[in-house]
Amino acid sequence: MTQKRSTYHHGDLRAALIQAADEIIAEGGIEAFSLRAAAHRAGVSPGAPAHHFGSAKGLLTEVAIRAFEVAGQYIEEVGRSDDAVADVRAVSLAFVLFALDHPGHFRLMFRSDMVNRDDPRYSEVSIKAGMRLSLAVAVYQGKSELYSDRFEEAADMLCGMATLHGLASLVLEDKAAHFFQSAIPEQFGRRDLPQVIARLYPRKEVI
Amino acid sequence: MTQKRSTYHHGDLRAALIQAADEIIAEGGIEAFSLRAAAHRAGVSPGAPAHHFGSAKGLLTEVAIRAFEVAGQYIEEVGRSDDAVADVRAVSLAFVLFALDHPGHFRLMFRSDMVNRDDPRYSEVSIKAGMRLSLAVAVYQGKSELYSDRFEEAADMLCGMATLHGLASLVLEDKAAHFFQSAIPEQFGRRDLPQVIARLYPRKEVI
DNA sequence: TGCATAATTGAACACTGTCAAGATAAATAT
DNA sequence: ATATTTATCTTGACAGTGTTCAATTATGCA
Repeated sequence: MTQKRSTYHHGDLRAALIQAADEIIAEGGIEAFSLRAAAHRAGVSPGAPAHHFGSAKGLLTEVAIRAFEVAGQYIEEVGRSDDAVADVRAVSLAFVLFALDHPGHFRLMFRSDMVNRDDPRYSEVSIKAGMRLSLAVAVYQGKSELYSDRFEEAADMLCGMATLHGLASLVLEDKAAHFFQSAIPEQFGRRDLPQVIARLYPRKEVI
Repeated sequence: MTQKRSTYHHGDLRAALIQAADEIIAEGGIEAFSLRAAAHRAGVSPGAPAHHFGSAKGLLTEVAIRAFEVAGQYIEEVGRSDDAVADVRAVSLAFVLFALDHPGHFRLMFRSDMVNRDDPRYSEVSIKAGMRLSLAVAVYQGKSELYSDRFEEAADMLCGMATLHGLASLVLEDKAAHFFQSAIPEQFGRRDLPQVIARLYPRKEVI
């Protein structure tokens, strides 16, 4: 990793820096990251990254883009059946599990102060991953198209996505446990997620 | 604000620093905050805050605590009727409106790297505000008690809170607009929130 | 009044991201 | 093959950050 290289030129510093930053965030979260630390890990001087990414935000944007791709894989890997309920459950679970498996990356992805949301590649990949999610929600909600021109359907989509986003956040930040204090013997954990999501689809409310 | 004081002792530097930090965050968001900037605004040297708060995290924790209190006021101010649906709608709207009115504070409140979540006062006030929210959700969901010992009810509570949290986040981060691109003539804004929340309670899903 | 204690300063330290000037290697042209 | 341009990386600097500590100043208490 940090071993000195013989050649003056690195070869593929750009990729090496992205990987270094990725590893740092995977190991120590966002707080562990610094541009200098990433440069050091890639075995290069502090000023080197500027040439490839312009700023720290530029480098982190690349890391976030890759994280979105991984999240997309999580969602894609759950087989698409002809059962809309099973699908939306599997996809939702995959999303939350991604957040738990990659907490540092998940937090980074939505930090607009660390990531260049204007970057077209970021927009593309984030929308793409979001579509995979929302498509399952849309199908479950009985829509054929993703973006309806009916306000009510758009609102339902927003609420559906909001629930998933909030669920991942709350579970990740350990804010979910206290709801279950008297409901389950052990501490709330990822094994309980399927049951929680099963309450979400179909959602039957009695009032 | 920044005018030099005559006396060596400030008088109530602790309160002044909290207010300074509060104002900075209100005006320029989290990014505008720095311990030194807050000290400067309170008309005091950079090392002074340490004596009162230990660290920057300590000062920001106070700001977050006050933000939770304000959020609690938002929620409390909406009159409690005997209509559970109207109540949970009003309370939910209040929560999202708080996020839109105080974006910097809202983001701070859930940033565990900037705030001391172990601080008992933080725990207390955050739980308290959360209870105001979840109580309305619980009543709407037909529960008398907040923390059920039934897994299903706890899961429903978690999902309900997750939806609100996610809704506030998405709207705040401008991620809600694109769901409505073809559904409403203008850009999605806070005036549309009541209608969105009206879709949330009661939630009727047809599948 | 004298003394202990609290509050604040000012300078220092180790960090951070960014930038410009120079050094080096690689690519390209002649 | 040689010369020149271009890309890449280093070095050193700058302004900024949070935190620490000895020294300074004011307050409260005996």
